[in-house]
Amino acid sequence: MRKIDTRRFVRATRSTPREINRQIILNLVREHQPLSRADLARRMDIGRGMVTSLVDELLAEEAIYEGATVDAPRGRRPKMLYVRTRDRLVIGVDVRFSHTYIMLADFSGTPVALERFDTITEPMALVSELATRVSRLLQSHQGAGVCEGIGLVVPGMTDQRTGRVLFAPQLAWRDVPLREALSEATGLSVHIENAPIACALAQMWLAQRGSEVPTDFVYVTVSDGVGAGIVVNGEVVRGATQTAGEFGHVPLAIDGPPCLCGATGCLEAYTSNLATLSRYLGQPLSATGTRKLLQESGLTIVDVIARARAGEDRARQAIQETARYLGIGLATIINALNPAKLFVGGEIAAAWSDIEPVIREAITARALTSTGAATPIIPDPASDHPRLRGAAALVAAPTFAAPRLA
Amino acid sequence: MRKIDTRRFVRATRSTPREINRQIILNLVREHQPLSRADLARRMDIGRGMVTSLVDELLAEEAIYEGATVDAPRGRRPKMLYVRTRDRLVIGVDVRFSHTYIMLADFSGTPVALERFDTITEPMALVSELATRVSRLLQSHQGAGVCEGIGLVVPGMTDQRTGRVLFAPQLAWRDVPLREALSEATGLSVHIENAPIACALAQMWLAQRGSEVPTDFVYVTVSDGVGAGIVVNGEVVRGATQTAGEFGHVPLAIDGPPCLCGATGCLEAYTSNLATLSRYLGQPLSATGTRKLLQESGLTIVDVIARARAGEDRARQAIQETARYLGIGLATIINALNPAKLFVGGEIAAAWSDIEPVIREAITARALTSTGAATPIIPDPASDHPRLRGAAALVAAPTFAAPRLA
DNA sequence: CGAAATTTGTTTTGTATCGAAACAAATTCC
DNA sequence: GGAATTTGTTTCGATACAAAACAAATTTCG
Repeated sequence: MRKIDTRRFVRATRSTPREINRQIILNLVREHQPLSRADLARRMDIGRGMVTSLVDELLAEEAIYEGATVDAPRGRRPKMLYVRTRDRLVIGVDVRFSHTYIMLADFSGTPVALERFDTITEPMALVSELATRVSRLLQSHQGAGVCEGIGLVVPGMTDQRTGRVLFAPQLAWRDVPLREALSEATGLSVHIENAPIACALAQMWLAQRGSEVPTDFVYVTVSDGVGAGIVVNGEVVRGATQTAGEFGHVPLAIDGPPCLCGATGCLEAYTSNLATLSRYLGQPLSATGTRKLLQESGLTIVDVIARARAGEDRARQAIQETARYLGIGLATIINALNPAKLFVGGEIAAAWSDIEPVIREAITARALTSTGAATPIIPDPASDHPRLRGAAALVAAPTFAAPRLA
Repeated sequence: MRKIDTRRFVRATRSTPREINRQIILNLVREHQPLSRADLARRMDIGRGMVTSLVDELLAEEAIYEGATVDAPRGRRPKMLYVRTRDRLVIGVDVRFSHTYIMLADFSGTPVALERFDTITEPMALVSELATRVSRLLQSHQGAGVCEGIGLVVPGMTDQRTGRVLFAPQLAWRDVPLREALSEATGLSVHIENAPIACALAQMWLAQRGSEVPTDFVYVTVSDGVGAGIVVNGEVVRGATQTAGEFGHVPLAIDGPPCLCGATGCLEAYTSNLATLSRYLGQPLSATGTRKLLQESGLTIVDVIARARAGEDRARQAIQETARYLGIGLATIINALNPAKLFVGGEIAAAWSDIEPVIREAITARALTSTGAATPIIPDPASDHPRLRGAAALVAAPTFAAPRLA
C-alpha cells in the first residue's frame, strides 16, 4: 500500500501496460530460464498472442534470445528463451583506500578480466588513469561484446541525482563530481554507489540461479568502517539525504570506547577491522594512533584472521570478541527491520566457521522473536569481490528494474 | 529502482493506465484541493478530455464532488473539485492495557463521537462488547453518513495477511483471529494494525492540509514500550515476518539495566514510561516489581509530567534523563535510516518544550552528518489521540493508495 | 499408416480507450 | 459587439489489448 507522491509522480500512458508486461517477461526469463512463450503465457495469465508480440520486441532489442527447441511429452516442441548476458559487458570499479580494482565482466557479473593498481587520491588524476585502463581493457576484449556502462563503487556517501561523491573520509573527498568526470573521459554511462548498497544490489540482481532472493534484506559490510545496504520492499533505502545505512554507529555502550566518528561506543568502534586489530594489539582505538601503529607494524586484518585460523589464541580471542559485538549489532538490525536475510561482507567473512556460532549466540540473546533469532545470516567472502560484483550490478540493474509508476 | 518479484507480481491489463491515472487524480485533489479539471490536466500533462472522463468516473463513485465555480482573472470559470470525506464514516478502535477507546470519525479523521470503556481482556468478550457499541454508535449517527469499515489498533504485533494478533504482551494475547471475529460480529470490513505503524499511517494519510508529508519518515511511540512505525519510499516497513519496527530494543549499553524483554540496556529500559517512573521513584526497573509499586502508589507518567511542568525538580530530572536517552535512540534511527522527519508520540510529547532541547543536544552529539542532526523532530501529543487517528487511517488509506503493479 | 488429439506459436479480428483536435460554454478585454 | 481567453465536453482516429482462429509440429491410438 504505497502512497502516491503528488509532487513527483509518473502518470500512465497508452504504452504503460506494454512496458510493465515486457519487463515482467524479461524478469521471468531471467530468473526461471529456460522458459517458452507458452510458459510465460501460463505464468502471466495472458494470451500467447500477447506474449509473441512482447517477446518479439525483446528479441529485436536483443535483451533475450531464442535457444534450441526442447523435447516435450507431446505436442509441438517449445523454443526456449534466455536472457542475453554473455556479450553484454560492464566495467566494474572498486576504489579503496590503498588499491583500486577494475574488472571487465558480463551482464551476469561473471568476470572477464581483473586489474589492480595503487589508488590515486587526487580525483581527476584517478579519473584519467581509469579512462586509459578502461579503453585498454575494452580494446583487448573487443570480440567479447559491447560495453554498456561503468559501475563505480566508492567508500563513502554518494548522491544519485547529481552523481557526486558527497563524502569519502578514507580518500578525503568532499563533493567530487565523479560520475560526470568519468563519463566525459570514457564516453560511457557511469553509475556510482557506496560500497554497502552496491553489495546489496549485487545480491539482489546477480544472485546465483536457484538461490531465493528476498525483497527485504540487509547487507552489512565490516571493513575499515561498518555500514549497511538496506533493501525494503524490493527497493534500496537511501534516505532523505542519501545517507541511510550507517548502522556502524548504533551505540553498543554510550560510554564505551571512542569511535572515529567522534561519538563513543559505536558498533564500529567494536567491530571494524581497525577495532579488531587494536584489540589484538592490546591498544586502545584512536583516530591517528592506531593507523600509525598498523602502518609501522605492517599488520592487517587478513593476518590476524590467518593467525586465528592457524590457532593463535590471542588472534582467536580478538576475532571472537568482534563476532560477539557484531552479533549484537545484527540483532539490532533484526529487531528494527526484520529482514528475511542478512549478508555479512568484509574480510571477517573468511573466518565464518569460527565466528558463526558466536554471532548466532549473540543474536539469540537479543532477538525479540524466535523467528527473528532464526534469520539466516549469510557470509559473503571478500575473495568473491562483492564490491566489484556490486559495481557490475549498478550497470545491469536498471535494465531489469520495474518501471517507475504512479 | 524496484526489483520485480517474479513469484507474486501484478501484470498490467488494458485498464491499468486508467486505474493509475484515476488514482493520481484522486490524490492530487486530496492534497491540493480545490482543483479544477484544467488544473489537473496541467499538473498531469494530459488532455482535458481525458481528465473529464476520469473525473466523471470518480464523481459517479462519489469519491469526489464538484463544488462551486470560482472566480478567474479571465475566461470561463472553473468548477472546483473536492474529495468526499464528511459523510464517509469510519470506526476507530484503540485497545490499550486499561481502557479501550472507540471513535466514530469521518474519512479525514475528524472525530464525530468518542467513547471509552474498561478493556476486556478475553478477546471474544471484547469483540462482542465492541460489536454492540459499534452498532449503537452507528444507530445514533445514522444521518451522518455510511460507515466504510473498522480500524483496530492493538498494542502488539499483527499479521496483515491473516488478520490475527500474533502477540500482545500487555493483554496476554497470542495468535488471536481478531479481524475475522470482529468482521463477523459487525458485518463491516475490519483492518487491524499495531500502534506505531497505525500512528505512522495517520501521519501519512491524515496529515493537516499544508503540512508536507514526506515519503520517508519514522514515527516513534514512547509508552509502556518503545516502538516505531517506519515508512520508506512511501510504504510502511513490515519486515519479513511482520515484526519490523522494534526500535525499543536497540541497546544503549549492553551491560545496562535489565529490560522487560529479557536483554539488558535496551532503549526501552531507559525511556519507556515504566523506566521514567521507576527512575522518578528511585527504584530499579523490574518486570513485576515496578508494575506492582505503581499500582500501589497510583502514580502514572501523566502525574510525573505534570509535576515536572509544575517545577518539581526530581520529576524534571527523571524526564530530562529520559529525553537524553531518547535523543540517542533517535540519533540511531537517523544514522540508520536517514528519515526526512521523525515523529514522537506518547505521553512524554506533552512535555515537549521541556525535553526538546535535551533531545536535540543528544542527537547533535551522535548524528553522523549535519543534515542528519537537523532532521525535524515533531511531537504528536497523546491528547490528539494519534492511535485513534491511525485506526481511521487504516480504513481510509486503501482508497487512496497507489495500485499495486509489476 | 493415417486421422485425431495435443501443444506451441502466429495471425487475424473486434473493440475499448488514449490522445488529439474540434467544439461548446462562459467570461473578460478592447 | 466582436476578439480573445479559458474551461469543460464531444468527436474521431490510431493503437494495442484480448480473444479467437489458424498454422505448425509432434504424439497417440485405432
